[in-house]
Amino acid sequence: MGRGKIEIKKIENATNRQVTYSKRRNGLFKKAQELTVLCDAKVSLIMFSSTGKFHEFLSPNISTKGVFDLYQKATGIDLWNSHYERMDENYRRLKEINKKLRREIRQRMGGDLNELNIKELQALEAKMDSSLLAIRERKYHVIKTQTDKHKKKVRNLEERHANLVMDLAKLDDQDGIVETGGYYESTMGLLPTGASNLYALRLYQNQQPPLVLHHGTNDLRLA
Amino acid sequence: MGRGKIEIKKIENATNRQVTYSKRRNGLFKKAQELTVLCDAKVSLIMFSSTGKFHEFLSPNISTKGVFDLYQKATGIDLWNSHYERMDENYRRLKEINKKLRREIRQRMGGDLNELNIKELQALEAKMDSSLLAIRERKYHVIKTQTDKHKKKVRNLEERHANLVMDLAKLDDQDGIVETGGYYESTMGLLPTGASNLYALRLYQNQQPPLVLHHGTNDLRLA
DNA sequence: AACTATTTATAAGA
DNA sequence: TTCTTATAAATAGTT
Repeated sequence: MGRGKIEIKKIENATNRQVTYSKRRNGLFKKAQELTVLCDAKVSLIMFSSTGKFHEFLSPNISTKGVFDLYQKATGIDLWNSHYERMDENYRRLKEINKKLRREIRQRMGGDLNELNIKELQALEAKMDSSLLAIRERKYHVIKTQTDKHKKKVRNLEERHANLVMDLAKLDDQDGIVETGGYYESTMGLLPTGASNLYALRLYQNQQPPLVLHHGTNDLRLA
Repeated sequence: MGRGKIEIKKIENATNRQVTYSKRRNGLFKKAQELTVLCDAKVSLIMFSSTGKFHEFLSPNISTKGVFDLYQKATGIDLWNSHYERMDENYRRLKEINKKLRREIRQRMGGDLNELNIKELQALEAKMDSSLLAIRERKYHVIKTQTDKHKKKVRNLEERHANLVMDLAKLDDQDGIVETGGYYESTMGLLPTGASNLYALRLYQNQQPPLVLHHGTNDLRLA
């Protein structure tokens, strides 16, 4: 159909080939379209030119995925299914395991027990017993560890406390000197007026009064 | 192109439609084939008639899978991936849940406890305690049920035993008569010689001797 | 499935 | 690419 008959073999001239491809592609699409309408058919026409350009025609009453699904049904050819089904297999397996795990938990929680006979119940009870033991042990361990930590902290605080008490005692011993000389001023002068007293008060409140309080001279001041 | 021009719309006459489908399908295939050869193109032509019949043309230099791979590359459309990925999403979710379930079981079994703090440990212990209680209760229930059943069975057997004993007592009472008359023969004659004794022995072995034994006359026979 | 009048597609040229 | 047009090819209606 043209000015001259042509032989059906690859067109060597690339430009010519491209032109023919374009013309015939349109022709093919038109025919496909007409077939779709005239015969109510589903048509998928996908083509790639020699240069890799992509074109497709698809009947409006279907999707490419739909065509593929029908294709698989029609041919029985697999294509992606091995992939897909392996995945599905794994999925089902996982779901099954999940179900069993849930069941086990439920039973360990005391549910669904009617499904078990005496032997299974006894086995479950024994497992639970030993598990409970482990949990208790762990709990005690944790508590003990924390308690030890606290003890250490307390001991540490007591030590620091004792040191402070000693320091204070020294200071109190020096009070006489301070009142007649300049030492007090030189050591405590950096604090605002009355701050030294407040400092001491805060340190000892809620604690056993340090020994120094019973030494006489300062009773009033630290009361 | 034919005896008359036709309008491009669905052919209502089914036979006509089928004929046209057949003719034009061949035309399309021929054109596809020519395009493949002339232009060195890759063509996939898949079609389904209105009656669902499947036909395809595929360039010899490619596979259907190859066409779809190229299609996906060319269009960027995923086709199956949305499906696939939704599945994968579910799969991952399930896997995660599974992991958590396993962890919970492990902890309920007394493992992986270092991950828990005191409060969590105490909560776990409490849960385990109540679960264990439920399991014990269920176990006792099952045992009780079975025990009751056994008791009933035993009572039933005892009853049957008592009846047999009574029957035997009656027989023993008739022994005198039997030895002078035909009654013994008529009731026990169906058993082989000595069988009646063995029968009685087997019935009473491992059990408290029936009262009848102390009635005198038969002591020797049943000793 | 074959025939054939006619329509349609398209090769070559512009 | 698109248009033109002579001609090849496809096919609608018929047998």
